[in-house]
Amino acid sequence: MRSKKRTTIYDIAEKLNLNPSSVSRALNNSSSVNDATKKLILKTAKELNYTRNTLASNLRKGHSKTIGVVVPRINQNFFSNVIAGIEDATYKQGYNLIICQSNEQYEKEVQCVNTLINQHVDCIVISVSVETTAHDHLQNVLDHGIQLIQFDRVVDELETLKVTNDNEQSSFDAVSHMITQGYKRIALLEGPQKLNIFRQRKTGYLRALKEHGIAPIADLMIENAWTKELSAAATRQLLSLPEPPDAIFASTSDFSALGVLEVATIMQIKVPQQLGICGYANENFTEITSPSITTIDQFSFYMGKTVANLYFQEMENTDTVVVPKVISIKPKLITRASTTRE
Amino acid sequence: MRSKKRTTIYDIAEKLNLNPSSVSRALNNSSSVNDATKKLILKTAKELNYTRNTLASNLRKGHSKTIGVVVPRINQNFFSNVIAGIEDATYKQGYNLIICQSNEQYEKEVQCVNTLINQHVDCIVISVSVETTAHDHLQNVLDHGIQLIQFDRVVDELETLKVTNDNEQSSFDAVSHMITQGYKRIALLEGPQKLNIFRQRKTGYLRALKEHGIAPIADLMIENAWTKELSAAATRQLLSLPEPPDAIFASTSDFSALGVLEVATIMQIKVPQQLGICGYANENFTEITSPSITTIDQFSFYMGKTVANLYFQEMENTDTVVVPKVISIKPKLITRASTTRE
DNA sequence: TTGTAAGCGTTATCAT
DNA sequence: ATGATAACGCTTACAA
Repeated sequence: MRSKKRTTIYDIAEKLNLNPSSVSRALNNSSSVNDATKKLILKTAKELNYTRNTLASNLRKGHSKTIGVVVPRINQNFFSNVIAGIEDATYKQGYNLIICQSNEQYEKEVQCVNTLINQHVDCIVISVSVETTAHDHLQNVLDHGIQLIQFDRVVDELETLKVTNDNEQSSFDAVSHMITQGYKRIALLEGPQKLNIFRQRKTGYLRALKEHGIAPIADLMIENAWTKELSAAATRQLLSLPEPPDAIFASTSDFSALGVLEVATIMQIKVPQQLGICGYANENFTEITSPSITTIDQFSFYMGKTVANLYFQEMENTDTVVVPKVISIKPKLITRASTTRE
Repeated sequence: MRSKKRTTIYDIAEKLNLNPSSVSRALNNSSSVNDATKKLILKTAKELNYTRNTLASNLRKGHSKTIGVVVPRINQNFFSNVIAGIEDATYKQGYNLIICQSNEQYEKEVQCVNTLINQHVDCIVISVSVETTAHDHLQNVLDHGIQLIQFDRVVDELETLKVTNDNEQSSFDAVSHMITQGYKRIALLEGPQKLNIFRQRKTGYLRALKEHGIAPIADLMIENAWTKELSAAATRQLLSLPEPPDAIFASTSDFSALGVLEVATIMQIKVPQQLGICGYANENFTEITSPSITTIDQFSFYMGKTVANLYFQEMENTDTVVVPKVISIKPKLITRASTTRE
């Protein structure tokens, strides 16, 4: 079964007493081929159940019409939405996607990237793992003349195309909103500060405090609270302080916010009256918790489309000079019950 | 930048005054090559930043070491988990994944499949769209000598490798559980009956009623309630019946169950006392709604791994005879507050 | 408009 | 152990 030989342009040519090149031309809808013969070729191609061998075609043409995508986890809402967005845009252009996941591990990320280089993909789209600090593997992509686009979690030092969220601004907006709602002691759950996105979110938090004349308090900023469990633990710690916070900004994710909410519920602390909660990412469940959780929408699907379109634009750009280009998407604060005091 | 020529085995051969074939052998770790020269070749390969052109290699070898995956939607928990599972298993074997989404449209599904055939993938893994009734495109895969594995939503008539959930049994279990909890008038929200999985779930529902001596009531079975919105509408309809149901089995998804819950909450109907609710798929939010929602776990990640391993097994099977093989995974009922009456 | 032939980068099969 | 050469299937100058 599996070894059945597939029809090639030679088979078609032979059957029609034509030259393979004519068949190729017809199949590529070249203008310089007789309409009658073209029809004939197309007809017999269909009869013989011919499908082009893209491998051969791409080898000859020197590109693969394939984009490689590396994300920490495929089955995370944000990433799968971005991928869906990329797929949506690239599909229309006849491009294929090769998806890899790093599982948040640096080693696997390197491996993924190398595989994609081997595959001679035309472009690699990546959001780095939480472990990633070195970036030789990304430089390597560039060295192979492969287009590199970073998104969301990007390595700042590397001059590549980038699509990011304006994390600082959205973080600033969220905290400002909470201050406006009358919260005075706002705690921050931070993600690993290795990652630029988490640094930015912290910066936004600090800037909001500053602009409202509130002094940051070290005890209220908890490092590495980036999972639901870690956040729950952090929350217990925060709420047992002599002067506990009256709001918590779970800047890492909605899962963290959920951890906060669960602990608050167990401790019978009223949200939003006694404690305000804000998450990040607009996961679908934030709408249906009680109370619903204020969060930040990152427009993930749109982000994916933007990444893809950025690539196509860059392709069309015939200049040999590579212009570093960064697109920043402004996330949107979604205010819900968990921070609405009246 | 982009057009930079990449190092080939010729470049290495030239530099070392060797024959390309020797280089190839060394790079493939062939035993019939001098250890010293092998070392030398590997060293200069690294120096010249060589990476194998998989396109050429695969063309020569006659396969692509690539598996194509077609799903209705990438960004749905169930599917992204399955994909993650497939990726996890195939990655270790040096395989790549090409992901496509049909967006639940038949036309796009056909297009996806054809692209994958063009790509000369070694295997196509598919879960068909809700629109799919014809299956010429799948037959076509077989005709090209490409391995085809269906999962979850499968076309029964087509004899291929399959990995399915035992939908009927899990559905039976869910309804039996509800009956045990004292629910007497259990309504069913059905998915499109074109899809085998939804037919099976209905069958399981009917069998459970029968075994417990309950006669099915036509008014309590609502067709095509397979989104949150449709389910909400269906729920309003059901609850306004002269004799409304005392439980609703949202057999299509947890999103449907959510629709039910929201309407019940609005109508101030107490769950689970006045109305029991059961969903399907164990989406992460089912745990955190109030009340939490009873649902069915499909072991999606494991399902993906199973699909991948099925392929590898089949590969090793050197018999020319193709043995149709179907693996059924037994889902697990997760009972939660929404159906727990005491 | 069609045919000829070279080449994309590998690998497999010879021969040396 | 290494070299020469053909072939995988397609595209594209160039020639006719």
